[in-house]
Amino acid sequence: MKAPAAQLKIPSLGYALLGLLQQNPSSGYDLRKIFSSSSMRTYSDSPGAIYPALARLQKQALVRGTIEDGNGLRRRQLFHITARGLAELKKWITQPIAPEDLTRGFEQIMLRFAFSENAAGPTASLQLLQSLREALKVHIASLHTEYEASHKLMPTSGRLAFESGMHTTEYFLQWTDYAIATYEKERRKKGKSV
Amino acid sequence: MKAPAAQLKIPSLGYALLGLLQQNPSSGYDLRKIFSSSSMRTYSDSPGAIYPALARLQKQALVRGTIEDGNGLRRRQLFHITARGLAELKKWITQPIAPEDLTRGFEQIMLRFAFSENAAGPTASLQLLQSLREALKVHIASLHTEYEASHKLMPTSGRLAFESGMHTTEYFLQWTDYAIATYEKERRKKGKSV
DNA sequence: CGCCCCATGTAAGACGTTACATGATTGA
DNA sequence: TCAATCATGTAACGTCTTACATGGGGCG
Repeated sequence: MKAPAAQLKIPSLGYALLGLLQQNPSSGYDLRKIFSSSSMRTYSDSPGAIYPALARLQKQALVRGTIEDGNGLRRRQLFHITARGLAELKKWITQPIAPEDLTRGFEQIMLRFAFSENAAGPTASLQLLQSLREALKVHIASLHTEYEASHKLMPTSGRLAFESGMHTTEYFLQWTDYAIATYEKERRKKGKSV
Repeated sequence: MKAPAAQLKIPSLGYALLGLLQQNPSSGYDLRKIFSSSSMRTYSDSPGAIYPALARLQKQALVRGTIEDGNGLRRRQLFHITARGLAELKKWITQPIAPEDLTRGFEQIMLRFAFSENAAGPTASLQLLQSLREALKVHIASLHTEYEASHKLMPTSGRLAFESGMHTTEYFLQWTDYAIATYEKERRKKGKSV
């Protein structure tokens, strides 16, 4: 009987690293370069964030670092994801979308979705989208309620800002439908051949 | 000659507090309630975040707390924004939008905009929108470049996630035009009467 | 030779999270 | 009287930021 292993909590950066390492084994430096490219700028590329984060993941046995041996260059540690790391990553990705997930921006959700196909398969991607769609509907309804209750008290800039958030969320819901359609089309094409 | 007062840096939560206190003097508890409403959930409503943040702002003389005296209830400290606090808030709001401001989500920008009218006047709101529009155009162009370079290498979910970010940003640009039009219409209505 | 890129790390400090603690007042 | 709400705080802990440190390799 294994120890129940006290539900480890991994910060957002940790999942980003796991997701990238699942795609390709990489060094800390490689990962930093990825984070400094514009689409991944939500995460810091500073060594003070990444190296300690990799060390934590290694201590939890979610990744393993191996020193690349001497092809002339300076020592360089390549990190691989472990089976446990992949399992944690999958667990994170396949959780249904909770209401709180929507309140702090969509970046985390999009990261989960972006990794979902490689890490958990297209069926998981589709399920994530469906869960997202339902959560968005509820969230949009509550935004409307709040808007009705308060929009008359706000200055123009406040009202416009609120509207921006509402419309962006509604747009995101539309995107979800498009993404679901894309996946279903793909499934029909490839069929059971996979 | 005053000491140059080493450019104070205020975390995002600090600006959110300043903005709310500029609208109404409030207690820590009041502010917590505001942060627990769905549209301000980006900020934590935990006492461990808010009370220390208020104490920091007070130490910097950006807010001043006064104990409401005994109308029966328990002591309750009402915080007001100071002249210095208002000046810092304005400075934050009226900065032009920098490219980095766009890389980590739009929440901060929207907060600046939401407060802009009350704290710095409609002209500042309009200027902020114009600065935002230009910054968005540049940002969208770089996203397109990145997309062209990499979309063929991504799995479907990665590509869809990227597209979502791109389209959301493009939609945000459209919103900016709408907001600018709204402000210009208002200006024409009220004219120079203000 | 000097400079920039590769590559990894550490140390101090700031900030937020989580959990705990306290106590008054209101209402069932 | 018991629970909920008002109201303010503190302590431990984890993580990120900022800045510094180190050193090899390639190139002009």
